Amino acid sequence: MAEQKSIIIIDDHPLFREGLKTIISRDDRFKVVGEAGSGHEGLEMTKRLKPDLVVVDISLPDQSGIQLTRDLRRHFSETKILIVSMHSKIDYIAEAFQAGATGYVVKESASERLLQGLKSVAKGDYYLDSSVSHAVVENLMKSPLKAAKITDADYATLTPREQEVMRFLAEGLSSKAVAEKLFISPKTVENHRANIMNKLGLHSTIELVRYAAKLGLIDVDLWKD
Amino acid sequence: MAEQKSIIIIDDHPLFREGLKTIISRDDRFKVVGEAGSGHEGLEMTKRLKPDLVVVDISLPDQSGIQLTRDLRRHFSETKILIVSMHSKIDYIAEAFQAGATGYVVKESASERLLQGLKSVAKGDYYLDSSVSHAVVENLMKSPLKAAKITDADYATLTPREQEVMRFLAEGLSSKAVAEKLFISPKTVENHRANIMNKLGLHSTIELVRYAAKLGLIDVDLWKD
DNA sequence: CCATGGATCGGGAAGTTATCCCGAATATTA
DNA sequence: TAATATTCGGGATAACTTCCCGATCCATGG
Repeated sequence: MAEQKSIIIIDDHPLFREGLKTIISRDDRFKVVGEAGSGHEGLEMTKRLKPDLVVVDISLPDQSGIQLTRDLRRHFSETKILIVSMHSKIDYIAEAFQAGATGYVVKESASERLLQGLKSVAKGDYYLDSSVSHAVVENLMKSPLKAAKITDADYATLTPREQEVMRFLAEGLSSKAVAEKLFISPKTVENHRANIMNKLGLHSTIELVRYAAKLGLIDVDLWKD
Repeated sequence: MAEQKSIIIIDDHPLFREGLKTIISRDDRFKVVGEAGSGHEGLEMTKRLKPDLVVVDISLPDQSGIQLTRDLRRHFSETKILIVSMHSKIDYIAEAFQAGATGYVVKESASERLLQGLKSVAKGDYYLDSSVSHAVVENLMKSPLKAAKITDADYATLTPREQEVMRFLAEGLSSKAVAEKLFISPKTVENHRANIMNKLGLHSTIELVRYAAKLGLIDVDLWKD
């Protein structure tokens, strides 16, 4: 860790850049090797200087810092990116990390935070400063995984009757209940259901409900009241 | 920062505890004031010593570190929790943060990481070390949403275990899947489920899901994407 | 006309899951 | 320590799922 990490600052406010530089220079493990006032300029400079880190303001005159992050990420995957933003809203944060940022610090934070963030990011760790509430992070962590991509193309392959059955099932009716509604045997409904699941690649009732929700077949917002 | 932060280490392997202690003592901003070899012991010690930080191994003999995190969080909301884990799988990480952890470090990481994590966590920042791939974080960040408040009289009558089971069920896991997650028999899960349904007056899986959606236990908006 | 194929309807059998009722082993609390 | 609550799981039966099968109807094209 004797070596200094090179940093480029990309922000359109010179004063703010100056502030960042001052803060960063407090830690001799970092060295600001360049500054840019726009996304384009920043991209050029990154190409030329190949810095270890880039500090990017989320709002730039010519393009968003998010977009710049994506570009940087694509062309210089080794360069770590720390987003500096005035927003602590979840949308921005989520977008930033999706775009490939490794850290996120809000402008209102203490200077300590910035250095902390730089240190973490320099190591390749993810960093998110504390102005972000626990609730937000908790929520971010709530999405499990699995994709199971769903196209309504598949739904279109269902026969009319199958679609009809599916709507009832999606509303939470049991096979028996659907059968009564349609004046057919529960057995038939179950067969329809099996065919539906097969065609759509589903494996449980709840997946069926989610699928239906995605297609707008049912309105899950109604559940909340 | 003149004051030292007090730390308790909760891990069932004395050797590993020793290692942690050595690493932590390298930084004089931290002081290990206690060690525990089990969740229960750790909880007691925390009650007694009120440390600033608790370092928790994710796998403990008597209960999971996740569960311990929840308990600690509930009783000592000021105490920050850093999870140390041998797993870098997304499930564990997400669970840890949901449970209320503020940091997550894998055991294979360099000692630097631990200190880095402690420093961040001590400030209240969230920390997640770099053995976690970018893809994982990107995945975690895929869900923007709002806070969830659980305020329901009936839901409160559920035992902690029942609530835990309910959350999994609401996410669409089968009894068997929940059983595997909790390392108990599917039979037990089914009994829990039956009790839950009874207490809440529900009669089908989908009603349970709707109930959970209403409480904000799950976010159905996620289904739409 | 009638063969073809899709859609709808249902049965049978085997496997899986739910339901209800019970008891045992631990906490927790009085 | 006694009483209570919680967690865990077994057993028996009912219910549901799954897979495979066949019957009917109906539109289409040879």
